[in-house]
Amino acid sequence: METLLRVTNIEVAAVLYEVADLLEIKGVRFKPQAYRRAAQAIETLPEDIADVAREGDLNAIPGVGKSIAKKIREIVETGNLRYLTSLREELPEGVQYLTRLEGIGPKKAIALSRDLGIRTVDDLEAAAKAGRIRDLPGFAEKTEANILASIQVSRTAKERRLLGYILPVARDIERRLAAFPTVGQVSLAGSIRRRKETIGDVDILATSSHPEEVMEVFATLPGVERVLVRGTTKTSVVLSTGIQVDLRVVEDEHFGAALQYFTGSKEHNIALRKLAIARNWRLSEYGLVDLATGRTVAGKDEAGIYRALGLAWTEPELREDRGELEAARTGTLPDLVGYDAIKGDLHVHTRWSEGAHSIEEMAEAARALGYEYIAICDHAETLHIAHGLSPGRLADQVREIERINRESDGDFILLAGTECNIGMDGRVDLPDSVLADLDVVVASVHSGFKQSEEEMTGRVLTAMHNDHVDIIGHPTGRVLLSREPYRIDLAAVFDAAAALGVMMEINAFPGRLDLSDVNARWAREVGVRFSLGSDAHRRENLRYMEFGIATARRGWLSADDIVNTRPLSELKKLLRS
DNA sequence: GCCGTTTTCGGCCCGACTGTTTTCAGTCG
Repeated sequence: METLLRVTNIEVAAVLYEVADLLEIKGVRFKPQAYRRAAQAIETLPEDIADVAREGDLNAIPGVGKSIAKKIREIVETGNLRYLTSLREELPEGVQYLTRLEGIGPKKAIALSRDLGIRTVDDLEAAAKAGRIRDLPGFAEKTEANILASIQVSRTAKERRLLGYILPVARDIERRLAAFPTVGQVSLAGSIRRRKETIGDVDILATSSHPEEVMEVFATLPGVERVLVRGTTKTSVVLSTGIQVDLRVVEDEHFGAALQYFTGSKEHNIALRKLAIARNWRLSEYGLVDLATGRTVAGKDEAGIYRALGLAWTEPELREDRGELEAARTGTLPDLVGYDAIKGDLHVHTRWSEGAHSIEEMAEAARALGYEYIAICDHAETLHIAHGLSPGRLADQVREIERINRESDGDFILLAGTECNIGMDGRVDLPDSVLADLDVVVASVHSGFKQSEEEMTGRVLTAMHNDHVDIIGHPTGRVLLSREPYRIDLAAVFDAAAALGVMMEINAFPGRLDLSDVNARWAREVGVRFSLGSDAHRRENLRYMEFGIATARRGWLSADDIVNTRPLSELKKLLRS
């Protein structure tokens, strides 16, 4: 019975989010925020919510009280929530889809539905084109035109994108703005500054004594297709690639407060503002103001705001309201791994399997990044589509690596490795005698994603019990925006990893970032060590390491947690055989 | 509906921009 009905954390959160949306449309105050907070906590909860509902204490989850706990139990036990069903029935059909359009909120959606019988975006488009919307009270021609424009935008843009794809685009805009004479400071803000794995839109903050000139420059940058909003200090545009970019310009004295505010997350900011309110202060993008005296307490720099509130400055990657403010208050924030802390890449492919460049070309590129070593980890034989290496070809490759090392001046070392495949039964596709001759063995799952949780967990645990396996590659198999992680008991895997000294990879390839930030944090708490690998398939990909480091930082990891922050001599002691 | 370094009851973040309005409501982030 129980095993038939396995509700995931994401599914429970989705139900609560929808409740929040519908309550908001109804105009109910405060409850939407309560439901969203609970949903967010469940989404990032390491434990399985179904297990907590059955055996644990739901009320221990922040944001979950008596009422929401009861609803969670209903969802876990029945797969449904009657409260949600009745909310859906109460509201005109389709209203929640209309509010997803830019510029349409609860009030407009209800009016459109009630007065014109609009149920879908297609209905809405037809009504706007027929000029039937302009006659509704509170609507006019402009609104009608804007609705048509938002429908267009919703069809082309709006989907989230990979951090690795969008960060270079954002940095390019940042550089162009910084080059403009009347622009002072410029910074990325929002989720991109927090380095979230996927990004909805790009937020940029700048200072200038002539904000309107900057608005003009920004609105006419190359690649800008449409201007959504154009004010004196704030402009939003859509690029031809469909990416939305928001620019806000403030005065120098407000830069710190504005940067804090626009970096978010929203939940982090709300928590911060509550701390301000407790002192009879007000925190806004203009600064921290003492309400009793009207005096500005802080605002010019970001650290000053945290300091004034009795907090240590908190790295943007941590600002998700996942306990960072408590840690900032008590001086227990982690010493996050730095973006320059990595001494070598432990997951690199070459032309020998599916890569584009030779061993020497990859080595040269790695050296240029300042690395001391990299591990060449091409696929083994069973991964035919990736031209995996047979034991014989792998032996050739090892000899080639040894030759290159002999001929180099010794301040950069190539490690001989493999990314072998974990088969359906958990055995890897190279014999022990071959593995024993390698410096680094990464083992990864590349097939059979539909196995049951028990089978997949057993399979990975079997691989980990092979004494030669050093690292489990991309441990959940997810592909961002396209493939869910496979079902696996991560608690069991992490426990085994800590006990056996097997490392968990944080695969830095932009579409993977696997382990994720939340899972990495969980694994760290259990005592797991990590290996960062770019999974580079060509030399330019070595730079993907940055996104792996970002994920590690979002997972509260410090340099000590990551083996390839260490010099080669120390790394070798941590490899198994 | 949740929560407590002023509170177990009474609060719950704050301001810019737009469009439709004669002073503001709705929406967004």
